[in-house]
Amino acid sequence: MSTASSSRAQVACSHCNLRELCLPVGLSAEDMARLDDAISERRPVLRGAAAFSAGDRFTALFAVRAGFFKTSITTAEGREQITGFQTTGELLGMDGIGTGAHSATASALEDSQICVIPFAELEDASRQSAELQRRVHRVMSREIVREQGVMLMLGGMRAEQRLAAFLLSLAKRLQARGFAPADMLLRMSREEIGNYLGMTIETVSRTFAKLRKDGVVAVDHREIRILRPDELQTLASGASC
Amino acid sequence: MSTASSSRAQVACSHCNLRELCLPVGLSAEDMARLDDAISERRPVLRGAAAFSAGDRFTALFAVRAGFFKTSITTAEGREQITGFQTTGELLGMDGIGTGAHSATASALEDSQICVIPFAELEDASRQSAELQRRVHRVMSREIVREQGVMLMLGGMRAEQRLAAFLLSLAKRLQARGFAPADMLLRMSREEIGNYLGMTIETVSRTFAKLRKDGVVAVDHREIRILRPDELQTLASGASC
DNA sequence: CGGGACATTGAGCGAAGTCAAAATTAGTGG
DNA sequence: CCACTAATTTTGACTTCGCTCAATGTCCCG
Repeated sequence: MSTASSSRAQVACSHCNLRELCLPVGLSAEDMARLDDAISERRPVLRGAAAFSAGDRFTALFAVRAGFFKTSITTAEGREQITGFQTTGELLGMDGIGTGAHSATASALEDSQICVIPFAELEDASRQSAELQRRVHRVMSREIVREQGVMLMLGGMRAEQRLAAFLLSLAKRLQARGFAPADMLLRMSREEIGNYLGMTIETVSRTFAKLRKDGVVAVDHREIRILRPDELQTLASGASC
Repeated sequence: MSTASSSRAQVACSHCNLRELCLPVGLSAEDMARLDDAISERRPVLRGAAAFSAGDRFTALFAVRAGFFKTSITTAEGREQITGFQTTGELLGMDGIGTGAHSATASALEDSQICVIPFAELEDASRQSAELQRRVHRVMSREIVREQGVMLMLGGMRAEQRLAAFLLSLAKRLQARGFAPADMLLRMSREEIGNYLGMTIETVSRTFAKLRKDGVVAVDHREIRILRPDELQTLASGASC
């Protein structure tokens, strides 16, 4: 089937310009071929749509090929808690492996594109290759560590600290993707920032205002420019002392 | 070496009374043998001692064979954030896989015993067995989901909600281990509870007092009896409405 | 029996939440 | 392109939950 094979070729990790950022980082040619075999599809996700929703049966992981996502869980009472934001090269859906159904929802904050990685095939491939297996384990472990960082933030930081840490974390990830780390366009609303950081939208707004007044960042709606990165770092570390 | 082989026999998962609770749940005899080969050692950890510390090179996962642990991370400024409590049958150390070094510290809250699972051998074994491989993935995914639950708690719950949710979570885990879910002996101090839940020791104490006054739980130091589980559940869900 | 760790309780304060209104922006259709 | 509506954000005033500081109480263990 030439259609299928051309579809495969279209999405091959081995030719993807994200291969230095995504799952295949540093994989051998042979292992890369295995991964190419596992990955079946590239899929657009329009702004507001979900790559997967809580309760969906888990069948695949998703790599963000382009765009920006939020992942969130919802309580029985309907409260949403955003658990993370994901961008280019990052993996979504690991919450579903344990139970076979997703516990979280991943929604696109802008028109995005994802690569579908059927998990059964990824498991098969990673039984063939110790390197690929290790890579899968690493990605999952890093997610565990990332979430621990969020717990650290939610557990003990003040509003200003949280926002500072959040901006720095975003900047760092942008930088890793080759963007200027000082300039960024926030993809999420104030409400989403507040939800993620465990504070109200009003407090987010006021805290941005304070950072602006102090000359640490320039804020123009969703455009943020970090003017004094070291100062922001100090704030994030807990500069009350 | 008969010593070594008897040491192996001592710790064999296939004969462990925790096999229904721990990693080997439902493994075939063959896969169980693979796991037995991977697991090398049982090790005591005295109260206050660490199974591993932040910065330690990662070489193995640990299964709690008996006892109670806390895992915590520490900021550059020295603030500790407890990220979880682990008891019988639960796995420790997955934070280290991603970077090859532990980011967290796991300390025993009482004299405990852990099984050492060298990770390289576990990876080897799980390349042999799809079932074992799946089990490893599940355990890691469940840890991701567990942490998301903590984020939910820290992100939006009030003090009373947090404590109620915490007690219910403990009770549920005790129940899964065959204990009466209403009666429990807390292994951690008020300070550790407060740290985990993102509140001060005073607030923990006051919140316990309130729950006691309302007749929801009986509190005698570290002995807790849940008197009205459904009421506690309501509190945990956000009974402000 | 005394010292130290841990826990409880009280009083006052402050950071952030709530409620409310205004301002700004984005989106839509004529 | 512009007018109009809806959504988002900002700002202000007030309240409150939980933190801080401080004192007291209790248990454990030498």
